[in-house]
Amino acid sequence: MSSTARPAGRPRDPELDEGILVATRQILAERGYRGLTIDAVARAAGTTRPTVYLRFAGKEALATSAIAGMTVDDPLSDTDDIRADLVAELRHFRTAVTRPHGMSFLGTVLAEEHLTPDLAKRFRERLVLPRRRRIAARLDSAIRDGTLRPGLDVEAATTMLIGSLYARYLAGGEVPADWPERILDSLWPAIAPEPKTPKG
Amino acid sequence: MSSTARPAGRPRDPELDEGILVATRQILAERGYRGLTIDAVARAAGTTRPTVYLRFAGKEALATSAIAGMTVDDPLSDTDDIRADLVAELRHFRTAVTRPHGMSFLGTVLAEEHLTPDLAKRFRERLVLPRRRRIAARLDSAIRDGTLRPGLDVEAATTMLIGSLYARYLAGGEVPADWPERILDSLWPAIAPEPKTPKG
Amino acid sequence: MSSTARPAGRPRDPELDEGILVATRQILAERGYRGLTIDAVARAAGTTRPTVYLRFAGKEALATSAIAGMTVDDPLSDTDDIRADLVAELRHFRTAVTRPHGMSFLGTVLAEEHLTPDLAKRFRERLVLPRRRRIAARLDSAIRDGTLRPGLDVEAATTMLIGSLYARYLAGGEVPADWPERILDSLWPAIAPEPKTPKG
Amino acid sequence: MSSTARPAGRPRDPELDEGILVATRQILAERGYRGLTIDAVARAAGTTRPTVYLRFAGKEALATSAIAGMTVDDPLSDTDDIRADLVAELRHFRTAVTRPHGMSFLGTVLAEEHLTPDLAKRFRERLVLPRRRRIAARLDSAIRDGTLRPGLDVEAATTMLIGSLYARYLAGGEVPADWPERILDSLWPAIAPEPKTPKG
DNA sequence: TATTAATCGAGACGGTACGTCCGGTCTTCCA
DNA sequence: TGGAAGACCGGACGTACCGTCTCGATTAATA
Repeated sequence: MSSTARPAGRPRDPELDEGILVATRQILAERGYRGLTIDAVARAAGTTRPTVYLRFAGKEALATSAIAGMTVDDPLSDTDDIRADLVAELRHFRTAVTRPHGMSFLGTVLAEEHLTPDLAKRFRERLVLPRRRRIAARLDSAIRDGTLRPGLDVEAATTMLIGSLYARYLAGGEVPADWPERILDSLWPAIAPEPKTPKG
Repeated sequence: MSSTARPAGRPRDPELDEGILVATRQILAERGYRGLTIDAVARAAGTTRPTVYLRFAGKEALATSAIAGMTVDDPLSDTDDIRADLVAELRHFRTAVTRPHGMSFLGTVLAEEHLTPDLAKRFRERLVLPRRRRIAARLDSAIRDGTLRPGLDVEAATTMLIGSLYARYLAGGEVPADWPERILDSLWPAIAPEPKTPKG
Repeated sequence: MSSTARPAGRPRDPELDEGILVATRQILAERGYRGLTIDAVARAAGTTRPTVYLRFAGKEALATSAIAGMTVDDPLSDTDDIRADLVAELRHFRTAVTRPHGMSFLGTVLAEEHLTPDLAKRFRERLVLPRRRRIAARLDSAIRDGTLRPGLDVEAATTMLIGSLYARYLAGGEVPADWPERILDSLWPAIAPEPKTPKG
Repeated sequence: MSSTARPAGRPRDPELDEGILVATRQILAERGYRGLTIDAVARAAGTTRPTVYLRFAGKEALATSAIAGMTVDDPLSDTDDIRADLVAELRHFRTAVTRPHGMSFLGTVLAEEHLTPDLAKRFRERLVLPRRRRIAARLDSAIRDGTLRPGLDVEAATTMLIGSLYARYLAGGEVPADWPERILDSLWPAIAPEPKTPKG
C-alpha cells in the first residue's frame, strides 16, 4: 500500500551504484571518454561488467549519470566589492577549467549531446546554470546598489565573463592566472556606471 | 631534380581526396564524431579503408581536415564599419556553432585532448586561431583608425566576443540570432573610444 | 527426534519436483541438452532458479533425473518365450534411441565425461546398467531353463544386443523398426543351445 | 575465366586454418566440447577471436570442421585368417575408443546432431562408415571364401561387433583388452559355417 | 618498349571493447 | 524452513571498429 513498498528480491547494493559512478568519474577524468571502458569501471568498482549493465544502459548512460551527479560548489564570497566578488568567482571557475582534464567532462557532454540529450540537459542544470545564476545575481544586486550601470544587459555580461575562459582555454590550452582581472578590467567600462558625461 | 619533380609511380587521384572529405563531412553531420567510422567514410567515398589511411593518418586527422575545409579562411567583410564587420564575423561563427553537431567535434577535441594532443593542436591551429586572428586584426586596424579605443586589450576583447558564443551555447543549447548584435552592444562602451570625460 | 520427525518449517511442495522434471523433459526434447537452461526450466515450471537449485545440484543432475524418470524401471515382459522377451526389451530400447534428441543427452554425457565424471557415473547407474541387468538376468534365467546355451558369455551377448542399436544409429541416424528381430536372428545361432553335433 | 581465379584481396593464411583446427582438436580432446572456448582456440593457434570467426561461423561449425578433418587410418591386415583380421580391426577400434577422451568427439557429434546435422553427416562419412565398410568387406570376402556362413547378415554382424565396443564402454567406461577376442568367440557360432548337422 | 614505382581495390589479421547470455550463489522478504 | 524474486560474480559469446598488412591490378614516368 505504501509508496515505499520494497520491491521483491534482493535489493541492489546502494554502495555499488556510487562506487561505479565514482570510478567512472575518475576514469573519465584520467582517460577521457574514449578511454572509459566498462570493464575498467567495473574492475575499479570491484564488480563485473554484467553488473554495471544491470544499472546503466551503456557507456553513454554511465557517463551521463556520472556527470549528472557532480555539482558546483556553493556560493562564494559576497562582499560589497562587486569587482572582488567577480574576480573571486572567475578565479574559482578558472581552477575548474585549468584543472587537469577539467575540460574533459565538458567535451564529453558536447560530443554526446545529440546522442544523449539528457547528458547535456543535466550538465546545464547542475554545472553550467548554477554558476551563471550566481554571477547574474551578483550583477543584479550591484545594479540595484548603483555599483554597476543601470541598463546593463546582465545575461550578455555574464556570458562574456564566463565565455572568455572557455575561449581562452580553447585558444591556447590554458588560462593565465591573471585572466579574471584582465577580463574584468577590459569589460569594466561597459558595466561600470556611466561617468556623468557632459554629453548627457 | 627540381622541387616540383613529379614522384615516380601512379599519381594520386586528386578527386578522391575531396570525395573522402565530403563523405566525412556528411557522416560527421549525420552521426557526429562518435558515429564516424573510417569504413563508412571509405564506402561512402567509393573506396576502401587502406586508401583512406594512405591520405589521412587516422580518424582525428580525417575529421580535422574535413572540418578545416569547411571553414572559410577568406577574410570576411572588411568595410570601414568596424561594428558591421564584427557582427558579420560573429554571425558567421554563430552558424558554425549552431549547425547540427557543430559543437560535437569540439567536444571530442576537448574530451580527447590529453589522449590525442595533436588533435587539439591542429584544431587550434586550423579552426580556432584563424578566427581569432581575423577578429584581432580587425580590432587592431580599427584602433589604428581611431574607431576603437587606443589602449584596448585586443586579446581580451576578441576572447570575450568569441567566448560569449560558446558560453551562450553551453547555457541553453542555442545562440539567439541577434546575439552578435547584443554582445557587441554590451561590449561597445568598453571598446569604443573614451568619451572626453570631464575627468580629464 | 524420531527418524521420521518432520523437519521444521514449510514443507517442500511435492508437485514442484515433478513440474520441474516435466519442464526439463520438454525442453530437453525440444532444444536438446545444449538448449536446456535452468532459467528456462524454472520459468516453464512456474518457479525460479534458486528453487530449482534447491532440489537439483545443477544442470547435469537435473537432466539426469529427468531422463532417469523417463526410463521405465519396471521389468518388461517376462514370459517363457526368451526370444519374445528380448525383442520386447530391444524394441523398448529402440524407442528411447530413436526418440527426437534421444541420443543427444548420451552425447553430452560422453563429451563431458572427463569434466563431469559424476554425470557419466549417474548416467551409467541410472540408465545404462539397469537395462543391461534386465537383459542379462533374462539371459541367465533362460540358460538355467535350458532355453539358451549353457556356457553362454552373458555379458558379451548383452553388450552386442544393446550395442548393435548404438552402432546402427551411429551408422545412419536411425534404427529400422525390425532391427530387434533382425539382430536376434543373427545372434541366435550363437546363443541357442548347441545342436547335438556329430562332433561329440 | 579460369575456375581457379584468385579472389581479390589478401589471401587467407592457409596455415592458420590448419592451426586453428589442430588447436580445436587438441582442446576438444583435452577438455571436451564444453571446455572448448573460441578464445582458447585462438590463443593456442596464435591468433584472435575475430579471426577465428572469420573462418568458422561459431563453436559448432568449428568443432564440425575439426572433426570432419579427421579420418580413420587405412585398411588393416587382410590375411587369409578371417578371425585374426577381425580381431585386428576390433583392436584398432578399441584403441580409438579407449584412448583418453576418445569418445569425446563422438559425444559432441551426438549432442550437436540436431543443431548441426552436417557434423553428424561428416562424422558418419569419414569415421563411422569407413570402418564399417572395411569390416563388412572382410566378412563378404570370407563368405565368398567359404570361411564364413553363406547366408550371413553382414550388416547385422558388423553392427554387433562394432556396437559391442560402444556398449561396453558405456557400461563401464572402459573396454577390456581381450574384448575383441571375447566378442568374436561369442559371435563365432553365429557367423561360422554351419556344422554339417544331421538336422539339415 | 620494358621496367619500375606508386596508387588503388580487396580483404585478412591482431587488437580492444562492446553488450549479452548463462551458470551458480547470495540475500531479502513473505508464507 | 520453503519459496519467489532478483542481485551478483564470473566466464564466454558473437560483433564492431581500428589500424596494419598483404596481395593483385592499374597507371604513369623512366630506362
